[in-house]
Amino acid sequence: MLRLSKLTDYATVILSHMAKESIEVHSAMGVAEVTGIALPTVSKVLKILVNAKVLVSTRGIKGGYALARAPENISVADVISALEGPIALTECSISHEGCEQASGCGISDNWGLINQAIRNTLESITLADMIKPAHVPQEFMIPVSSLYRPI
Amino acid sequence: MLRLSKLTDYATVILSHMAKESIEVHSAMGVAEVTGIALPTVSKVLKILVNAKVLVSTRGIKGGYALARAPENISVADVISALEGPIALTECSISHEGCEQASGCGISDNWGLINQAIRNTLESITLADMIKPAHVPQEFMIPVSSLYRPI
DNA sequence: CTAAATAGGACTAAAATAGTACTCAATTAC
DNA sequence: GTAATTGAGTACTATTTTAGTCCTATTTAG
Repeated sequence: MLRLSKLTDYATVILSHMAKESIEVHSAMGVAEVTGIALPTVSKVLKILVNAKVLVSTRGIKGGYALARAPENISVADVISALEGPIALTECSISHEGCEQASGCGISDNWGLINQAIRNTLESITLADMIKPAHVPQEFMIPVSSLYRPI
Repeated sequence: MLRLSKLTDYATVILSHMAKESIEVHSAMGVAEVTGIALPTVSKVLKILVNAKVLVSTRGIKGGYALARAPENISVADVISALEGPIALTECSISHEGCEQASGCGISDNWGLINQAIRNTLESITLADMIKPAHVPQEFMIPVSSLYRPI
C-alpha cells in the first residue's frame, strides 16, 4: 500500500496538535492525553523527532517539547524521513550493494527520477498546510511524463 | 523509508524485461533465468500481475505470460497497486473505521491531497518510460504548495 | 534535596512479508 | 487419447519488521 508506519502517522497527529496550540512547550503526558495515544509511544515519537531536529526539548520540571521552527518551515518530508529514514521507494535508490541486477538493470535511474518527484511533493507540503482546512484543486501537478518528451 | 515491498521491486524488474524483449510470450522459467529471481517467487509475482490485468496468460505447452497492453499504457501506479493494494499513505485515507481521532483530526483531507499528488506522479510514469535511459530534468514538478495559495 | 520532566537503550510481542511447496486445470504435440 | 508442459490457486513456514513497553540515567526548578 506504499503506506507509512503507524509511528509516522502518530507523528503527524502529534505535530499538528502542537502546531495548532498557541502554547509553546508541551509535555509528553499532555500530548498523550490530548491525542489519545499511549504515553510510552508518544514519548518514543517525540524523542525521534528531537533527534531529527524537528522538535527541541528542555528537561527538568518545567520542560517539554516545542517545534524547532515555524510550522511553515516543517515539511511532511521532514517528518517522514525522521521516522522512516530517507525517502526512497526502492533499495537500489539508496545503495546498489548486493544488487545482482546491477549491470543489466538500467531502471534504477528511472527510480531515482520517481523518488525525486515524490520527494518534491512531500517537501512542498508543510505542517502549516496540514492544519489548514483542505481545498482540493482540480489539477495540481504537471504530469512528470511530459518531461520525458524531447527538450 | 516509504519503501516498496521486494515483490513490487521484482515486478518492475520482470515487467521491464518483458517490455524490452520483442518476443511476446515469456514462460515463468525463462523470466526466472534471465532475472535471477527464484522461480517460485517469479511465478507468484506473475500470477498477481495477471489478476491485476497487467499481464495475460496462456496455459499449455506453448503458454506463458505477455503484457496485457502496450508498455506506454502500463503505469508504475498500476504495478504498485497490483502488488500492494490502493496507493494511500495513511490508513485513514482508505477508511476511517476505528479512528478515534475522527472528530478532532482534521488532517485527513490533507492526507487525501498528498495521496492524490503521489498517485498522479506514479500514474504519469509508464513502463515505456522505465526502459528508456533516464534524463533527469532540472525541475519537473510544480510545488503543490503553490496551490494552497488563494485562488 | 526532591519532584517532574526528558534521554537513551533494551526487550518482548505481534504483525506483515517473503519464500516455498503442493495439488488442480488447461493446452498442445504426438 | 495420452503425456508433457505450463499456468492457477492455495496453504504453510520462516524471517523480518514494527509496535509497544519498561527501566535506568540525566537535567532543572523550587
